Amino acid sequence: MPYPKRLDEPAIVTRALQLVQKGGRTALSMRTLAASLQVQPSSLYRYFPNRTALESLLSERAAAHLEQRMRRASRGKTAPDAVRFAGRVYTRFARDEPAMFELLLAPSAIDQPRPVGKSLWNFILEIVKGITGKSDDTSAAVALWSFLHGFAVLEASGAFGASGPRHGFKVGLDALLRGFAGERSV
Amino acid sequence: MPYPKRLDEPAIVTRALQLVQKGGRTALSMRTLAASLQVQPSSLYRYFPNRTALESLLSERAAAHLEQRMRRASRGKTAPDAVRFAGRVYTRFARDEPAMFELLLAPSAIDQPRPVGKSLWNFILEIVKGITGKSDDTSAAVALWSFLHGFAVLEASGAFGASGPRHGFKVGLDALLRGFAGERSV
DNA sequence: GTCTATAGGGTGATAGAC
DNA sequence: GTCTATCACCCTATAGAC
Repeated sequence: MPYPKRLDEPAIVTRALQLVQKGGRTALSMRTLAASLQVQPSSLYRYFPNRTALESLLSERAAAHLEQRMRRASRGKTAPDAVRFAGRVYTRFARDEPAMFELLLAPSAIDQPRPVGKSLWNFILEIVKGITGKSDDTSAAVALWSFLHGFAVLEASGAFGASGPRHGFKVGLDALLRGFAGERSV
Repeated sequence: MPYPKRLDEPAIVTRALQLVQKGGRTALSMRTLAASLQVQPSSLYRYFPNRTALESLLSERAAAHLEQRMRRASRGKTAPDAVRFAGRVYTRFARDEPAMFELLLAPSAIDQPRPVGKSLWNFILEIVKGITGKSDDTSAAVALWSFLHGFAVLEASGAFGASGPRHGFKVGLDALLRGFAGERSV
């Protein structure tokens, strides 16, 4: 074998994620990725038909990563606290890993047969169930996810300015929790 | 004059917005813009020092556009309806003009001395005031904007899937409105 | 499985003529 | 104020040798 094997899919994906984390989404190209793996760009095409295919895997990994953190944060908590802690993790993720957060809804992600957020969506349904008692309360899940995602995006992009918006997070989340709980008796 | 004047700043910005609306953000480059104006790329640099400067103006225009629509939709309504109608406009804007909506929080926008959303932010404070009675209720404004923005982004990116999330919008918004109103008595 | 070489496209920006 | 010409990058992807 004149050319020994130097790559495998998981290693490539891992390295790609590192590049994105360090330099943002634009820091990732087949060229930079190959260089970082000390390999020629063309070698990557043995593992992915094109760049888009690679990005889909990145989205999946990012979503899985976030979901795992949320699950950990909410484990063993009361229902409202499970929502609160998971929510904090969601927004902290956007703040601490902005590039990876951006990957979550990357265009390539949503065109997938199975949308990236599927398992994350199920987790949201789970913690919402703890509040409303309903086992498939899509409306409440949509509302909660919307709030979390919007706060995360706006905060991460600096739209709230220097003024600390933290209290707005609590205000909104509490209002939603009360609203969801109230539904039960309606 | 061998070369008569063929450009001015507003016309360039307008055309740039049209390109973005038609083909998304990536459809805009100094080259495509110049071609669309039947001019050489280098001519544009008489009006903008670089591409980023142009994009800042685009963000401003997009924000102004959206704000104007929201103001129109909420005029003459009761306080809760003002929020509801303005909210619908926000999410409809994201759905109907995704590229322009993306411009709102474009990276170049937030690094500006005066953040793009400033006047839009003030409008949100206005309609929130109608609910809470407080004249500078930043917490409620943050919560409301987060919810609207998150719903808009997630819906526009297809994260909710085929299932109609419309009812989730009402559920969340009503919960927030009740929460804000309830604060008054606390 | 990785390599070299290359096709074929894109981009922002500047100097200097007219 | 617009032009031509050009610099100096960037990128995805493929063919075929080893």
